[in-house]
Order: sequence, then structure tokens, then C-alpha cells
Amino acid sequence: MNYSHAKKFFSTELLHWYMQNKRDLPWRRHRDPYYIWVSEIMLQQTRVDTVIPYFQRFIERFPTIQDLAEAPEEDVLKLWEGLGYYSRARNLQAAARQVMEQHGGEVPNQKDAVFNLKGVGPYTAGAILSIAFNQAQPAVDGNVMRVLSRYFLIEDDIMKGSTRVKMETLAEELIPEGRASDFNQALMELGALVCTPKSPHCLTCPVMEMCTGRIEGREETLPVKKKAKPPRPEQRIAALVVGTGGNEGKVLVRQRPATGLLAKMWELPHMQASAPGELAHLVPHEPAMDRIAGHLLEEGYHVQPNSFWRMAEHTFSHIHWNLQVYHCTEAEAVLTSSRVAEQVEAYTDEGHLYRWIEPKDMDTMAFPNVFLKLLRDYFNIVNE
DNA sequence: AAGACGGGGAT
DNA sequence: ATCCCAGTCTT
Repeated sequence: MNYSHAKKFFSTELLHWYMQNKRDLPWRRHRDPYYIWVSEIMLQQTRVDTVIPYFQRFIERFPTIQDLAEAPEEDVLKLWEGLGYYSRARNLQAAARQVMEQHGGEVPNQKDAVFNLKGVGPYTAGAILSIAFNQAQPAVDGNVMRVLSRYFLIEDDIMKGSTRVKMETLAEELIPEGRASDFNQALMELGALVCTPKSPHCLTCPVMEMCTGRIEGREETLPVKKKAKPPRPEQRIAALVVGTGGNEGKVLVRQRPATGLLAKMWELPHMQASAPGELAHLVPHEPAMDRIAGHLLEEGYHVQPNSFWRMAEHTFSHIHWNLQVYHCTEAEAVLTSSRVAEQVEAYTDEGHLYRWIEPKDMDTMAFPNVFLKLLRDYFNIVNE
């Protein structure tokens, strides 16, 4: 590459800009590798403003790697509630246990060791090594690819793995001697504050004069990125089952299986409506109401369906749920007492663990946002 | 190489 | 209401 002047200018000006404009963020107040690590995991696919309160609570509850390693997984998941991509939380704790066993409780500073930690890929490994240990390793995330693709007018599709590798080579060449920590953060900071996805603030950009994308009028059309497929719609039927007798005032919830979507999170019982599209925006339905009751019966719970309560929606990156929620009441047990006893701790055929809960149980059990809102609304209404 | 895996913010 | 954002693991 013959861009040596453009590169030198970029690195010098960007670093200078960062030292004057960097944000005061909780994980920047110390150079604790554990803090850097936790923040980088949380920041994957997640905005800084969202992460800050989660980071504070997480560090308060798990001040050291050992605290995290020794905690019940349930506690970790609860602190991650609402942040999304929950495998990050489970991988982070698994990695903390790995660090206790293999590295004496200290975050390793060897590239292969860092890369081998669960949940740590090329980006996060580079971020830990550079930010925490000031090693000259590239840390290429979406911000960095956006900045580099514009400044150097790189038109490769950033969704391709080969593009990330190319960007890493470039990013590594740009690191000023001995300044990997500040420079890599500067690159990401520019992407977050100035070189934004839409309407970049070129007039305040420290490297605008030599930005090829800007000069060519391409800043709005870079980076090149293949569009993601829209999430597929799913119609689902859910039940809010209110307990009777010994379960008076409680609601029936269940824990999802240990793998897959929302693994180990708690939820209201629900099932997919058999004919996709059929129930899309309709609300009424004895058939649907009966189906969820039938589903619960198969799972070992006899409930009386009462009425439609409300709709709810939840969008994942690959699925869009359209939920019809029905009020049900716990009915007389049709099961033998031994079968009932079994269910206290047993998973059902579909891999769910059921439990009757009251409001205070929600302090320890982790729910996806859609069910959190439904349950909070229900308990608030009941308590009025 | 492609799909699974959340949730929030901007417009 | 519709678009955008984009790390790691699994297949």
C-alpha cells in the first residue's frame, strides 16, 4: 500500500483528537483487564448507553473474576436480563471459571490464551490485548470497519469474513508505536461519535481532509453491507395462568431449555399457532384458547381457559413473535399425587421446568423483556 | 458460508 | 411503523 502519508496523518490526528474528546466511561476509569473484558462482552451488538447501568450493577455484584466464577449461574443471567444475547453471559461465566483454573484468576495476556476464552473472538481478543495490555493488536468492530471503509474508500462487503481480515491487517498497520490502547479506542470512539452510520458529522472529523470516502462523496454509502433477511413472523398463543387453592395469587411460569433461543430464561407458557398467518392480527378465539389449555394439559397442568387478555410482540434478529395472551385459571389436578410431586423439580417432555411464582420471585428469575412487561402489568393490576 | 442468537435507538 | 446496528458460536 502506498498510502503512507494518508495513514500517518490518520493515526496522528485521530489519536490527538481522542485524547481531547474521549468519553468518561465506567470501564475507562481503571485499566483493570477484568473490567475491559466484561465491558467488551457487553458492548457486543449493544450501545454504550444501554451497557453502562448493566456494567455498574455487574461489577458491583461481581467485583472480581473469582466472584463471577463462584456465583450461581442464575444470578449472572438475572444481571444480564434485558441486555439480550444471553449466551454472552453464560460464556462469560464459563470463561471466568476457565481463568480461575488455567490462569490463576488473572486475565491472560497471551494472544492464544485470550482467544481461547469462551465468548472471545477476533474482535474481543484484540480489544482486551490492546486496551488492557497495550499490545499492538487490531480490534476491528463495526465502528472500525465503517471508519476505515470510508477513509480508505474500501468497497468490500463488511459482512464477509475476508473483509474483516483485510481490515485487521490495515488496522494493525495504523497503530502508532506504543499507543495501541488509546489508538484502538480512538478508532471506535470516532465511529461512535463522529463517523456515524447515518449522517456522519464530517465537519467536525479530525481526519476529514484526507478521507477518500468524503472527498468522493461516498460517506453516506459506505460501508458496503449486504442487507440482512427480515425476521420470519411467528404467531404464538400464550397463557397467563392464575393459581387457585394453594397457588392463590400466583402465576404459572416455566424455564426454557438449557440451549437455543433464550436458554434458561423464564417465560409464560406459550406455543406456536399451527397455521402461520391464520391468527395474525385477529384476537378472539376459543380455538386458540383451547389449544393452549390442551398444550398445558400435555405438560401436566390442568387449566381452565377464561378470556383473551391482550396481544404482545417481541422481535429477535431472526424471528418476530406475535403473541395472543389468554387468561386461564388453575383447575383441579387431574394427575396422581405422585406425578404432581414429580413435577416439582422435573422437566416436562418438552424440556420445560414449571413453577408458580409471586411478584418477589421476579427479583431472582430472569425473564425476556416481553414476559417481564406482561408479568409486571399483571401483578400491578392485581395489586390495585 | 450461512444461520442462530436480543434488544434498543433513530427517523 | 420501518429501518438500522453487527460479534461469536454452531452447523
